[in-house]
Amino acid sequence: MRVLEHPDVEEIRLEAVLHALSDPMRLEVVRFLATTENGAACSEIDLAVSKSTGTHHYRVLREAGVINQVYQGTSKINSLRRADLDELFPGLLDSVVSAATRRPRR
Amino acid sequence: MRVLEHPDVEEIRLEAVLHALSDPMRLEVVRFLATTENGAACSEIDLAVSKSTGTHHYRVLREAGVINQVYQGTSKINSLRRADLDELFPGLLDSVVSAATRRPRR
DNA sequence: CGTTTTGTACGACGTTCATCGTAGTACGAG
DNA sequence: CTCGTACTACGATGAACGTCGTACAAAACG
Repeated sequence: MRVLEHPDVEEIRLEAVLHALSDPMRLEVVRFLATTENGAACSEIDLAVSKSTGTHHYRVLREAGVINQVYQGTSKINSLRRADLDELFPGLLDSVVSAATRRPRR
Repeated sequence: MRVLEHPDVEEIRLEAVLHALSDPMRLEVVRFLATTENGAACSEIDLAVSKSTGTHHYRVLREAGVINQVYQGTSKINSLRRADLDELFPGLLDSVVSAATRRPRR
């Protein structure tokens, strides 16, 4: 429990990002993180699933290159990789987040 | 074999669209259709899979609301639901298509 | 009519996925 | 050192997915 694997910028694949964003839970996480400036701990984002499932979704987002995760005490701080995503897929994150925000969680 | 079911505009869900776009084959179809003005028949888009699999992918795209399909003789003409998608998720289609075009098929 | 073209329906197969519960680990506080 | 908090690892389970082959259907053309 110390270092977390993140894909390099050039390793981020569009398909993986789209897949990561295609789940309601993960979309909600991204939508929430988009409203924060310095990220948020997993426990701050209230998902209606068990903790195991939560961990799973955060990992999918991290391994797709959508979020960054760093340990801070017993917590794990999540933040969007906004700069990386904007460089690779300009406009994508913004359009997804604003669409997800406009049409609230179903 | 005559009428094809399409979701109404208000039935199109962001998650379903993102999921539909998260497959390399389907992304290739969308990328191709984005370059055409009046759509294209399934047979015009050369996918490296069997016909059955092709049919499957077209159906996923149609049921997610990404493409429109109409019969024309023995062919089926596919076209992007660009206006509907732009209305629901402004900027999404453009950013995905241009990202998919810039980074060629894996 | 028969043939060709184009796409479908159905069933199968192996993989990936979302979900959970249980048990466990790392860290901070007392 | 012990306890609580926050998250993980592992295994299980049922559902969805991508793929295919075979058999079929509808339309166009001879």
